[in-house]
Amino acid sequence: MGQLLGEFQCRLDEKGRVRLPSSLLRQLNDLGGYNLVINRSVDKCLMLYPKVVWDKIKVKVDKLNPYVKKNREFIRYFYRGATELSPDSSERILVPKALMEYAEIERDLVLFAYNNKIEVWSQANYDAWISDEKGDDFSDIGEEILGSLNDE
Amino acid sequence: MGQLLGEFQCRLDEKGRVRLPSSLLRQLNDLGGYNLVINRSVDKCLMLYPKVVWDKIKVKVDKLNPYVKKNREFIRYFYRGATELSPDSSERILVPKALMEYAEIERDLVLFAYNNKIEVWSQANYDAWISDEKGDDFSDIGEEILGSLNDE
DNA sequence: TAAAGAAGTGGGAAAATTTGGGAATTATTT
DNA sequence: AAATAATTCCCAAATTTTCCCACTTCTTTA
Repeated sequence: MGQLLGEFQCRLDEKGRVRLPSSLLRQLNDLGGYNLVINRSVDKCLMLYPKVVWDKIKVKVDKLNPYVKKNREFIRYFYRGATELSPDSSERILVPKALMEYAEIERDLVLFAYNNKIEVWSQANYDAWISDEKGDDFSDIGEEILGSLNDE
Repeated sequence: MGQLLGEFQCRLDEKGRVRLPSSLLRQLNDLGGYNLVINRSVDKCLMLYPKVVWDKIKVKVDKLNPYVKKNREFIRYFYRGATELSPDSSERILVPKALMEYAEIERDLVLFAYNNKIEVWSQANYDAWISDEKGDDFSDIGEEILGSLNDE
């Protein structure tokens, strides 16, 4: 049951802070609090996890044997950049510079929440992604997943 | 419970010292103190252990029967370069030169903390590693670990 | 459509963190 | 034993982060 949902346009202020939209704050609160963990994700976006969600995933990753090369690489890949965050007294978070650079965020950004996690995109990259019409390519997956919905 | 988390950009000062970021210090403190052990790890990075964590691992390694060749090799592998460290009165540590050379650290470095340990990388090697998009290779491990999350 | 409340923005100022280096101390070399 | 190098202690300046308050904008309601 995915608790987080929404797409939010935000902007860094002078000091590099992002205010979390109040709708998101309410959802986070329901999920267990404002504590967050952020890391690098794929496709040049960042992933923001409610601490509760992060901890669940982390437990599994930590079980992997790091002396196996492939596991080790996965572990690092998963953890890369991972940093704990919590909003300041005005519900703003300060994302580490290195991560901002990775995501190519300068001023405008998008918070894209679904299924217990929040993707963080630069507005530009997000727009490019959205406007890129790749709809047709999903016919097979779409069929498989959603096709069955019509049966019920 | 893995208590350490975070990615920190650091730089050696004139005297070759690294200041431990205060966030990390707080975490170390919670874990049992500022005493550390560092050794050579794989992939040209160093591994920094809180003393408490090191001691636990050490116990296990020391139990290995050294008359088995493979064990013996692992033991050496594990101990190579191991040195005890503790920060000076300004919370800075001085990493042995030989280890710095091994990790190819000249000035800029990254502390990458996860699961109770801290990897120490040269900024250059770390960046190279980060930017290397190897996402697809993990579909199998990722599936196993992250796929199941959606069930709950 | 005015008023009230909620949401979001901006920035001054205090607090905390980080950086840099002088000087004292200890260790090493010759 | 003197000279040199390495390590450590300590303080001060510079930077970053955080706290706090005020202002603007947006939304809702009467």
